[in-house]
Amino acid sequence: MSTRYEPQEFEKKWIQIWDKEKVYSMEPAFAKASVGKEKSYVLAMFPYPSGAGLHVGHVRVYTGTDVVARYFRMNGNLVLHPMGWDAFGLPAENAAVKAKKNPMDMVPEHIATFKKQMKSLGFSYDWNHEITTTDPNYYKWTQWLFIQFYKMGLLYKKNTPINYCPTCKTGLAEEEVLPNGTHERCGNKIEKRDLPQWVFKITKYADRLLSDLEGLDWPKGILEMQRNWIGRKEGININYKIKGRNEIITCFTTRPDTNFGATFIVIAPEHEFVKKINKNDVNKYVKETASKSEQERLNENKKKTGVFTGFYAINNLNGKEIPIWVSDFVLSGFGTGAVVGVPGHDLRDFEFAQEFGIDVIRVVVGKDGDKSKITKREQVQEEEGVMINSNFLNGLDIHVATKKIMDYFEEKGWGQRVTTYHLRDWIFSRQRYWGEPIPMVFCEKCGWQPIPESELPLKLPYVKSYEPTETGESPLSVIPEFVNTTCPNCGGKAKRETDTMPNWAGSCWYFIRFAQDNKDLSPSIENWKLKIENSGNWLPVDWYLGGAEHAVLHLLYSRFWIKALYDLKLLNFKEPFLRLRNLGMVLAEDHRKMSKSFGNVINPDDVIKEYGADALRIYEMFMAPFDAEIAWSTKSLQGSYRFVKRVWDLFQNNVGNKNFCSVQNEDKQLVVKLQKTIQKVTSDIPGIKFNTAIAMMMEFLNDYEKNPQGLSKENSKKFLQVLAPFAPYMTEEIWKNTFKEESSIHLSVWPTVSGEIIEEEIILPVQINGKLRDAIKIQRLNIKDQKAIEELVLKSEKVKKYMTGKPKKIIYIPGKIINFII
RNA sequence: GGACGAGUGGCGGAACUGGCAUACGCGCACGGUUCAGAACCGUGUCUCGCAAGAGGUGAGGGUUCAACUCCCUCCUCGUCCACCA
Repeated sequence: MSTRYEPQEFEKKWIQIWDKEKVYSMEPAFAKASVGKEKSYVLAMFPYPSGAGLHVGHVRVYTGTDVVARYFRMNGNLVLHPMGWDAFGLPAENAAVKAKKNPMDMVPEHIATFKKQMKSLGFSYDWNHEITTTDPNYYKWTQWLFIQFYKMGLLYKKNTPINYCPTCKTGLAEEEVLPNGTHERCGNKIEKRDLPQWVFKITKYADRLLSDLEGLDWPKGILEMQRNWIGRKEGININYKIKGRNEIITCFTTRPDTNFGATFIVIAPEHEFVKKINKNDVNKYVKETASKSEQERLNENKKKTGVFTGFYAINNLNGKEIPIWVSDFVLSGFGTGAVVGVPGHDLRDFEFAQEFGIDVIRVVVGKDGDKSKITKREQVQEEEGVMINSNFLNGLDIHVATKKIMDYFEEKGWGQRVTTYHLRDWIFSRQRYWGEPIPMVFCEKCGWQPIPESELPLKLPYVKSYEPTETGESPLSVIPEFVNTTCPNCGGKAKRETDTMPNWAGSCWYFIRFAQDNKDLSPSIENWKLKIENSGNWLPVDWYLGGAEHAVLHLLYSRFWIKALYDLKLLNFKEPFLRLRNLGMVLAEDHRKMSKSFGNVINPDDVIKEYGADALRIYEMFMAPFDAEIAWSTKSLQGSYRFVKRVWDLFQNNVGNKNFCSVQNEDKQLVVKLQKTIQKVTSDIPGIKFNTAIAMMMEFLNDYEKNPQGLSKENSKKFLQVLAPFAPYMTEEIWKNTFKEESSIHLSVWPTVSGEIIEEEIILPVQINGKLRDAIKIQRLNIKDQKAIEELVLKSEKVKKYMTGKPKKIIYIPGKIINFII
């Protein structure tokens, strides 16, 4: 008797049964019913539910996360594995504008599609804990958090030049602007605009955001990107007197050790002092650079331009007068907008000095020992070295000299140590409709006031027209019923803030909401604390899986909120995500991005229809290491389908024919292979090495197929169990229907290998003079007995052939290798 | 320019802590099954060589009994940052 593998028939059935029997329910844990168990909060970055439906890239990250969740569940941990929707933001709104629908109507449709697709993939979510960021019951808390942050002084409103996307008609944060000056969402050019904005003081947390990276188990690359982005630099602000004026210019530098080699100062065209000069050629230069865009400046081959101000500064160290220039290579937004030029030891300074015939003085001698005058680019010495031509610094290593001269500057009152950051404060307003309304009111008399907690949620009104305006004002500003209100403080007339929050707001804390119980409470400190207490210690997140594109966006913002909440004593941990693992992108078969316009999109629904969800899951886990980028391959998918089908056939035939042997009669080799497979899968899943786990299971299957009667029923079931996280449907079908098990395989106890693997014989490679000559079977029990092994090995004909003399030395690594040196 | 990562068959990739390089899968070839095809099954598949054997993990050098793995020099690709003082 054998049944054909038709996954489409049983997959649907199990979705319903798992639902009905609450196999993946987290309720027992929330009720604190299972005390003393270890918890695992296993989370994937939740999706923005686009109209396109689930992408095979989604399938990859959610399957990987599901495998980890199922693994820990079977290992007896309490597992929190939730799913929700990040539905506010530009993409949803832009799509709605295009479809001429209200996003409030459209988003639920998209969510329904996503959810249906996710269910068909067999993810073990507890759907009772589903959340949507656009749900007023969710965003009332996002708004409440905004108010808490406002009250602690982390938010301020400021009229400031910001990055503005004319296409999306909204202001943006620094993090949302790509290096080429375009918007990360729509890809169009960004411009600068002065707009009043709510700004988050994330810079206040720069040091902690940097130092707390230390303890995180995250990919190195992401840690590095966050460090770069925060960009902490220690240096000194040095004050230079301007000759003939009662004024100073302050320059920031990280290399004060080279200050005896300073021969000029350059200030940015936007520098304050420039405005006071009023010289024709200076004005002309400033005007010219102002008319150029940032991009144009960079494109001019980095050739240095500039103009002499006519003024000189005095270098306190040696009383020398050095000219002050204006140049656009100095940026007004970095440091003090003024730079002291040391052309011998900074390439840009050298280029500038060359261009305008300024002196070059060498003050450091590097490893090459070159002490000559610096006249060529290649000689510019930016690396380690020893000081010369620098009075009391002579002979010192540059690092020692740096410290010494900083002390000296500070002592004399000529300078002050400072720390600068690349990180900027976070622009938090968006002039768009589809976001959480900012819960603030402006009163002429009382200024900005948060709305009372009792008025939360401040609902986003359902309106016909919500398109962004040309004026830089939010669409909400034209709705009088929304705008006009009373001041919570004095009761007088007041106006609401009409900007909305950016899409990052909801995702900053969604993982906390997942870990809270489902009781709908009104926002207050007491209720927040109650919800945390009732959540059963799930937090923080143990396993977080998602794409690297969020390295300096979501992952940074979220860390910031959690630290602020810690300071407010609303949370008792400082870092939200203990372990982070990245996933690689899934490209189309043609190695391009999947896109409707290329016509190369793979729809998971079609794949499931043809091959079943298990085969798709196995394929996406097997195709490459989880964090590697990979191109889709339907051929390779068929290989995984074959594997699933072969497992099915083997079990159908064996169980059908009652072909299992007794434990005593098992094939020893096959049992060893099974044990090794269990060990491999057990260590590979938490190691996020799904591809090698599956390869090992395939190896086992190859052996098992050759000897289907060689394994007992008990041991055969163990194989099904380690396969279960990857192929939940098929394993459940065999487990329950063929083996007649009562409860789900997904609630069964993960198999273990007791004691040492009973491997009786192992193959020992034999080398002579480091060259492989033979491989000899030895008894595992004997591996420590070197004499006996040597005797055995020397009996081999092949070995004898190469044993042309007496061995000088024998290297034996027990069980690994034996090497004779002649 | 800087930081990080990576280079292994026709392809995706494996190799624990330095110990049989190319596991597993795809593809390909030959054979079986079939009226035929699909599907499936079997055998083979790094290079040179009939073979014994020799060579081989981007290039070159080094350490070691032993190097994909460690060290040095260089090349290529990817990602992020960047006139950052």
